[in-house]
Amino acid sequence: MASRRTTRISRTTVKVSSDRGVFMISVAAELAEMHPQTLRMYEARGLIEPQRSPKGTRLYSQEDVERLKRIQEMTAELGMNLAGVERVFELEEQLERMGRRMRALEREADKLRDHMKAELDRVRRENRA
Amino acid sequence: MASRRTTRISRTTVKVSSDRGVFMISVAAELAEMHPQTLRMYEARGLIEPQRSPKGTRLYSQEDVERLKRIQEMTAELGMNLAGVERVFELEEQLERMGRRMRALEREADKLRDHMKAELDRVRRENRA
DNA sequence: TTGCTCCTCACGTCACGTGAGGTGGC
DNA sequence: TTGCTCCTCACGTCACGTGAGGTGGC
Repeated sequence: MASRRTTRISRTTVKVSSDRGVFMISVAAELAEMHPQTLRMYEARGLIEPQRSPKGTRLYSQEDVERLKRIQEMTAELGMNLAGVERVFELEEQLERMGRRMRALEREADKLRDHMKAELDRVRRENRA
Repeated sequence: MASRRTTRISRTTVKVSSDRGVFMISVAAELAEMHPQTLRMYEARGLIEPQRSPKGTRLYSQEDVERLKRIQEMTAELGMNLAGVERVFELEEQLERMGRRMRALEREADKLRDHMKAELDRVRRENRA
């Protein structure tokens, strides 16, 4: 079972992807443990947007597969529906942005601290001279 | 219609609440535009926890009603299911906490800036003396 | 007594996942 | 030809909301 599956994955992956990590729908579905039709449905709902080959075949990146796995987690394990998944993605992006702003703010504070320390030292040296 | 409804609300509210903003289930349901049974269901799922009177009657605070309205928004307007609502509440709390930390950090940075400025001024004054 | 409360059980609806069926190009 | 791709349509299942039915205390 497992060996056959591995064989199919590698064969199909090699066949489709000139770049690494580009999968056609059957492979992406297998990696995310989903039905290919489910992936098409998610795309129709705007939850995922795989690239398309010139012929119109969907091409899923590694990132796409990760996203699929996250959806799988939310639907299968948490029992969420797709409207919820959509909203959670939005909130997670907001958290992401806020986290970045926070780290930037911390860096800024450090810089300020250093700058002020240097300035103080400079003035104190003038003091002694 | 509207007048009858208002009458019922005020009558029942007065009847039940010695404190302001404590509603029994029929009133809370009306305010949130939900079926009373739906409110009981939400409680069973852990989405809301109204107080209880000594006799076991549910007592909804103004905050509870706000929460109900938020649930109503997510389910009726966005089409989310309850698992999604639960998850969204978690993420919103996370955002809340992060926002608070951020504001604290900004205050801290301001304080640091002020402190350093004062210190610099002090050293500069020593410089002149 | 009326109208609320509490509870449990059951049914209708709707979203979602999956499969079938028919097409077309490596 | 085989096995994939694309698509649409349809069905089964399950969560949710709502109502019924029976209880008890202002």
